Amino acid sequence: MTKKHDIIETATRLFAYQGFKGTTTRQIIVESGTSDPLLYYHFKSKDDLYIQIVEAAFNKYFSRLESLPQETSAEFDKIEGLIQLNFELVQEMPEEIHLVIVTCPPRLNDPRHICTKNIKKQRKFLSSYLSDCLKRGRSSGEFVKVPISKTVSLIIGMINGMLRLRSLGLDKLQGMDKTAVEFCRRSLLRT
Amino acid sequence: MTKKHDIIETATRLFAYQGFKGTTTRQIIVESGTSDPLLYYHFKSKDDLYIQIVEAAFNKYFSRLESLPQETSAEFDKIEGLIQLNFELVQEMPEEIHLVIVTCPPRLNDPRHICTKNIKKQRKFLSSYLSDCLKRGRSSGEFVKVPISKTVSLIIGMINGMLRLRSLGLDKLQGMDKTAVEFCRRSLLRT
Amino acid sequence: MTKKHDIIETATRLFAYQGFKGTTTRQIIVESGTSDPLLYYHFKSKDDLYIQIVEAAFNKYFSRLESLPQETSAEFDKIEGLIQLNFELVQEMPEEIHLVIVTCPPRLNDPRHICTKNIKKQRKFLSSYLSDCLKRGRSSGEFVKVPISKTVSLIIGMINGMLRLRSLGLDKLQGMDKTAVEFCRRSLLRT
Amino acid sequence: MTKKHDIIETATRLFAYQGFKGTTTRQIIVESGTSDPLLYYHFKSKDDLYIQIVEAAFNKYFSRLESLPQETSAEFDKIEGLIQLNFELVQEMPEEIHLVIVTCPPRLNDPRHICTKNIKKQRKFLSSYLSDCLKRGRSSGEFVKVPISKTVSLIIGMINGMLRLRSLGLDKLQGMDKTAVEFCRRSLLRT
DNA sequence: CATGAATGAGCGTTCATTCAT
DNA sequence: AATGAATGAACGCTCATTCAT
Repeated sequence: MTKKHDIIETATRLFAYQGFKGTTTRQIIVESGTSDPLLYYHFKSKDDLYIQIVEAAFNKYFSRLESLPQETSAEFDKIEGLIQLNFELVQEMPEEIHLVIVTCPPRLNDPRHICTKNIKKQRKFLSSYLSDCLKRGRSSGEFVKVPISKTVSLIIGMINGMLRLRSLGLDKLQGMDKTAVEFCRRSLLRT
Repeated sequence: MTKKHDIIETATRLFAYQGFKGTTTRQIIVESGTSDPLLYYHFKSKDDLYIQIVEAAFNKYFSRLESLPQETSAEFDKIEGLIQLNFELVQEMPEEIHLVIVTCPPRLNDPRHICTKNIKKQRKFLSSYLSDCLKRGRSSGEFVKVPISKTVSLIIGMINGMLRLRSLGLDKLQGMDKTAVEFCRRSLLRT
Repeated sequence: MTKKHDIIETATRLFAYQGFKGTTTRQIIVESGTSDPLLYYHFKSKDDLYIQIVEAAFNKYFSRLESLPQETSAEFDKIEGLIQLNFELVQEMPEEIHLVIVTCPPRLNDPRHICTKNIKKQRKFLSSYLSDCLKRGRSSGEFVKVPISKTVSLIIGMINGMLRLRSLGLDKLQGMDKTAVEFCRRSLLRT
Repeated sequence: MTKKHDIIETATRLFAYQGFKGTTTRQIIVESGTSDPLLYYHFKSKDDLYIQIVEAAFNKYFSRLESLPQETSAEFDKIEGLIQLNFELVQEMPEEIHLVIVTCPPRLNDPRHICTKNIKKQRKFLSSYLSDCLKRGRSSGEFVKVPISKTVSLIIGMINGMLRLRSLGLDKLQGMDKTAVEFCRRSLLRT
């Protein structure tokens, strides 16, 4: 059981920084201190190992997303919460996020791949969450008049982009979450 | 000469959608209708082929960046121009951009790799361009008071994220460039 | 374990009669009834396989050389023993000797190659053994006055040449060892 | 014509020091400053190039052998002449001799290969030359009673071995020809 | 003679994976 | 749960060789 965990841990790290094809089972085995047959005792295949890791990562991510508030005094609190949550997650599970960023893109052509499914699920969740938030805020007069779906897409893109830069080590500034929140606040809130 | 071009074209597409390690030389050869030795006649190695493609893609990208205006009536025009240029580029060279998004991340650990060098070069250019723009706009009173470097990082992240979503086919909405421009305008311009 | 031995045996034979470059790993694999990955499971590379074979051959040879007598009633007995030992060895380990004769020469340019090291070691051993023997025999009056180092070189060359012809199948006469011994005896012994 | 010569010269050197299989046409072409098609304009194949070189080398060797005296005042003069001739040849055509030593052995299994044919021809010549010489010298009382064919084989082996050591750079002593001559003289001549 | 472009076949090697123990 | 030995298929790459110009 402990060895299985070692394999997962090692594989996560290697997949994240070298990609799926760029990581050999040999490397996983050596660096996790196990043996070939043991890997295949615990996992059906290299692909199976990868899938289990990705699924676990997304589940962890989704369970946090689901803890986002559905009712808030001000609608913008939701946006603020969403931005902050994502910045927290990059720090909490950096390897898992790196893994998704690096290894999912080449798989998005296959609509039945776990990566595709989960990324669509994520997008769907964020879309409906933000969409609902913007609609309410707009009709209550809290927000300025913005095109809903496009603004949703923009916010998702913005979060996505900032997370990516952080994860890849291309942006190491502190307090970027606050900056992002203020940037959005100025753009969205009625004055 | 035409065959060399065939190889480059095929390799660009395959690298972009399957990753570097996920693409075999055999596949490039078959799909480009050439032969193994010919690939190695024109390119020193699979890596060399990849590098030449990446370098060409970045050069194309940089030559467009350098055409951005240095002097504008309003500072925000620069931001607008930058956003629009990037959206144009995703349409002009979708495979090259996909290639960079998919294949560069696992290489960023190596500071001497072309991917790393070019991405740093890109970041440097955008940073100084936006930094300069924000400083001027802020002191002229065109922009609200924002923290320069963090806002720069945010705008880069935003552009980056939106381009990524478009390139991966996760965002197909029309007019996103305008939405992004307006979003920034509201957030940055003094009213 | 038995398969590893099969590989070594087959490789020895093939290297000996076709040379190193003239033997492909495929050939070794097919003729030894194994598989590609198994060869690389037991040996790091084709070169490693070759090196292990050469080293084993030389060790076998040296262990026999070391059993040569250091003290004899007549000094010429040593020369006789040396000649006979070498003729015995061509019969005992014909493939190993063939291997050395065929595959070592192109490697002698590299002073750090095992072939070079072992051949120098062999030469050093024979030189000191014969040199010592000739000196003693000359001063005791058993031998005629001959130039030591040149005569040593000549005897080594003679043994070397006869072994080579035997090994290459260019000389199949029986009793050549005796003939060589008598030839040397007449030339060296005082009458 | 000059380029053809360049190719031959380069190929001789490379074949001699790296073996036939160890030398690529590419290497010959680059080091001789020519081009692929030119090599195949002048020679039918890599094998053809090799064969022409070997044949030329043997012809050069044989033409010298044939200049050996058939009638001498003392029979031993022939042996002395033969030994000296061979030592001269190692200095005159070191690369050609190296070539034969290094590249012929793996081909001796094929009885129709030029190497085999020429080496047999060489052996036949030396055998009959020495055999005749020993017979005459023995019956004239110049030589002691030695077994003819075995002694012939021994002398050939001795010459062969000394030449090989010189050619491979394992023996660099000056005056070895004289030493060999004296060694044989003491062994063969009646006192 | 000279050159750039092209190839079928095969090279040494490694991949993910499985077997018997 | 763990290991040493084994494998089919494919990897990136290079071989000697040929073509049209």
